[in-house]
Amino acid sequence: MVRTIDELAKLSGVSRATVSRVLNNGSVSDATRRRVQAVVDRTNFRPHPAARSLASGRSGVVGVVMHIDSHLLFRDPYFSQLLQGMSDALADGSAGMMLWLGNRSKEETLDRILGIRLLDGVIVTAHNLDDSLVDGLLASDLPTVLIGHRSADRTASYVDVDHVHAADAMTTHLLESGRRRIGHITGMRGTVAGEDRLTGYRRAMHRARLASDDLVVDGDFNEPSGAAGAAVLLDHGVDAIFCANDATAVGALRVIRERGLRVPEDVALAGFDDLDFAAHLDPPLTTVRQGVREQGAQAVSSLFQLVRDRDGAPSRVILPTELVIRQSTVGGVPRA
Amino acid sequence: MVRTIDELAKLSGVSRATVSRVLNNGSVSDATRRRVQAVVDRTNFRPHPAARSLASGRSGVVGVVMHIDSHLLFRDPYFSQLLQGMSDALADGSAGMMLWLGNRSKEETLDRILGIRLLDGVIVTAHNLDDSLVDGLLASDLPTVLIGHRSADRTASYVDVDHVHAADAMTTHLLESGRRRIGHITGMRGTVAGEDRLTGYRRAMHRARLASDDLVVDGDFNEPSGAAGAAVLLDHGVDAIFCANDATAVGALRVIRERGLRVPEDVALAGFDDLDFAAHLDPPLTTVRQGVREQGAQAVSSLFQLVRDRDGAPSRVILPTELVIRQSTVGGVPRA
DNA sequence: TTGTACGCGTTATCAT
DNA sequence: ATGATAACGCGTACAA
Repeated sequence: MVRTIDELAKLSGVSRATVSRVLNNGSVSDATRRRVQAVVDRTNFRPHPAARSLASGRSGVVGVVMHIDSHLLFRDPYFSQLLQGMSDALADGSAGMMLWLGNRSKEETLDRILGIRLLDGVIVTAHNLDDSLVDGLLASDLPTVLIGHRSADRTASYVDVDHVHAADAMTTHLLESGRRRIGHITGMRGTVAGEDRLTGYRRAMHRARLASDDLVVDGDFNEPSGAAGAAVLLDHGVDAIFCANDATAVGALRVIRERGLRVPEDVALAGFDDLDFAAHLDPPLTTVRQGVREQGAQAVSSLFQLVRDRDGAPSRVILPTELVIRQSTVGGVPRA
Repeated sequence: MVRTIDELAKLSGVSRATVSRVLNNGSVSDATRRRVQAVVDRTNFRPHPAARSLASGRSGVVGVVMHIDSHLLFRDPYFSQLLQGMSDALADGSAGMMLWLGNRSKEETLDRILGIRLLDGVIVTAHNLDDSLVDGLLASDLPTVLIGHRSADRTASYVDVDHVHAADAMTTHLLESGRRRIGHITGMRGTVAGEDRLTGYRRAMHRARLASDDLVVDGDFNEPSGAAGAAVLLDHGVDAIFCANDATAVGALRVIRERGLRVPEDVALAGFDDLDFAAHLDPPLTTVRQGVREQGAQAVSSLFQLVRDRDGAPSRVILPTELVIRQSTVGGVPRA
């Protein structure tokens, strides 16, 4: 078994420097490149990552930080899909992924991540308006890409969607469908998504000169909060409920059903995310598609670029959203 | 900023070998140890992992391989909890975690994992009776711990539960509750859990001298298969349904409800896993608790031990399961 | 107990 | 285009 670049060099009849060049796309004559490459393939040689990392300063490993409470994490498929999107894109770039979940304090997590001087860069979920872990990573010299962002960020690279715009569009869709008393069950307050979607909803209602004060109830992105919120809103006599995400909508749907009301005839229902299950609800759920996997993939490619050009301009990517109108808000052929 | 062991040595007035000993619990006099440690703490010095790895051969990073189809992965909270259990335990041991999901072929994944000569060891989910990725890892010289196992394994270290025994116990519980026509919706065929739970069910039925031929329908561990399976079984006039896992039970519960039947009065319902939501179903679900997080944690500590003593005996851990009897199978006070 | 010196496998610099 | 050689930062025989 050929284990070092020196053995390989001997086998190919060149110096180890040349082998290194072949391995790293340095300038080598075509003839020798082919000869060396043949030996590399034949012996299935892989350079040792630690040695490579030590000498070059980069490792081909990126960190992914999802510091989310374990009760929230993975309860909402949003995070799973994000993880899969990143995992896919990283594999495509033949990079490895180190993962940190929220099982230690933010300080300790930050400490460890910065301690692993092995990382080429880091992708971190930044869903809260304020987050010391995110601040710490941005303050470090580790290339960092946020998923989500804080409006105060002026220098950070991030990937996000325009929650305000999307929520406005959804609310407008409900208005145009003839709904007037449109309730909103918010996401967790203090999160970008929660606050921005509320803002978009309010903006559309305000533009239509409709009051919304008694039509907003706080949720937390989870199903139970959807059920609780819907109960309150139904008592207030709403004819539509716009939930801050799909999981919340599932809870709302259950309560609407339990009260013997029909969707969409009596109450229109809308979500946000377009997770896999949304299309398979009964009735299929109108929602906002935000391409969660794509966000993960985009974060990865932004990070790759940032690693390649550390002094380049920060990349701020706003991915498009799409209104996905299904039967939970419109017409709805009555079932036989 | 102190970045190398040499600078630290100079600062402490000792050689770098002594600093290294302090860092790695070598034999040093108490006095110098204290003096050096003080400087280490004060400067918040961390040895460079790549250099350390290059010199010592170990890295403090373990691989976690969950090569599951993306449509299955994370749809069932089982995998999330497993991941969290491992993540927790690894953080406790101040080890890092590299994650591989199933986004490439098994061959390619195996190739990459073995290529990263950085790993101290791997934990791999081995839910299928046959799995070339698992075989490849076991055949390599990388310390490997399986979660789940194949009965043919004689030398591998693994963590698992006794599915046969647990399923037998659950079926017996249903029998003792007076049920006779007990249906079973299997897990995915070809998986250890699917096959073994079926075996346990059959064993109990056979012991009670009850036929079960027309009472078994194949599922795949997911909710839709629970709905489909329940529809078939109800047509066969069952008075109890034992589902291969909790997710399946949710689907079954929905269909039972839709038919206007009551749980447990008309049909008793049982699951397997005791995932978080099981206790909050209506009615609360009788199930088998298998401590998924604990399995993850145990796998980590088994791996740590294996890394420490590579030639030690393989550790095979069968974690206990617990029958959790809730109202979906017994009595059930009629609600007001 | 402590220090010296070498090795780990690679990349990068400087000649040629 | 290629080769010698010096880093990269740490662990560890071996010597003292």
